[in-house]
Amino acid sequence: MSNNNLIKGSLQTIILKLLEGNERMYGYQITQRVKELTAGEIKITEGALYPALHKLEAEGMLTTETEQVDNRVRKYYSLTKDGQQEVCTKMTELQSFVGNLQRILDPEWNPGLA
Amino acid sequence: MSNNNLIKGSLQTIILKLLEGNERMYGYQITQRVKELTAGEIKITEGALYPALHKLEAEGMLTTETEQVDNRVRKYYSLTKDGQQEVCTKMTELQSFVGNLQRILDPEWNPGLA
DNA sequence: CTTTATACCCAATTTTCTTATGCATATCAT
DNA sequence: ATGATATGCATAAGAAAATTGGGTATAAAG
Repeated sequence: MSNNNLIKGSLQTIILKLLEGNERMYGYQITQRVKELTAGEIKITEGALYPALHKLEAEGMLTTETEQVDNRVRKYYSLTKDGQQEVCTKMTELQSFVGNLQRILDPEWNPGLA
Repeated sequence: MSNNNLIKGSLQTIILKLLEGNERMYGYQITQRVKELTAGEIKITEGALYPALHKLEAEGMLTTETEQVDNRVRKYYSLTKDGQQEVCTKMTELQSFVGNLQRILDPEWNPGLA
C-alpha cells in the first residue's frame, strides 16, 4: 500500500465509503479506483484488501455476487443495511480523529497552550 | 488510546511533533498534553507510548535525561538532529496522506469520477 | 513466448496497539 | 489508617491490521 504506514485503521472506511458511492464494486476495481483518486500515491495491496473485504462480509456489512466476465471471475461487493449504517459511523469516527490530530499537530495551537 | 483504532501509524508523528514544540517532555506529560489538546478524546496508553519512545530513542531520534522530582523519577525526552529532520518527514507524509484520504472519501469528488 | 493487465486468494511475518500487570511515591478523602 | 486517585516508569501476552511473497488463471500485447 505505497510507502505510507498510516492507512492502518482506515482501509475499512475507504472500502465502505467507495461502495456507498458506487452501488457495487469488485476487489480489483477498488484498488484501481484508489490509485486513480490519489494519482498513484496510495496503492491498496491485495494482501490487505481481500482479507478486509472478507472480514466486512463476515461481519454482515457487505454482500457478494459473483459474475463471469470474459471467462474471468468477478466478485462484486455491495453494502448491506448494516453496512450503510457503518459508513456513517466510520466516517464520523474518522473525521473526529482527523480533527483531533490537527489539534495536536497544528503549530498554531501547541505553543499557545503551555 | 480511547476507542479509536485509527492512530495506528501516527503515534510517532504525534510524539515527535509535540517534542518539536516543547524542547523536552517526559512520558506522562505527553499523555496529559494529548488528553488536554483533544478534550479527552484521544488517550495515549502507556503500553503504546513507552515502547514507541524507546524505539524512537533506539533509532537515534530522541535523547533522554533522567531527573529526580519529588522523589519520583522523570525521564525527559528531546529531539536529536535526526529527530528534528524526522519531524518534517513525518509531517509531510501525514499531510500527504490526509490529503489523499480526503480525495478518496470526499463525496464531492467520488460521484464526479465515474 | 514473455511481459503486462486483469482477477481471485492465502500464509508467514512484522508492526503496532490493547489489556493487564508490576513497582514506587504522594496526596486526598473517609 | 486506609483506600482511591494521581504521578511516573516499565514490561509481557495477545489481538489487529498491515507487508511481503507466493499461488492460480485468462487475455492481450510486444
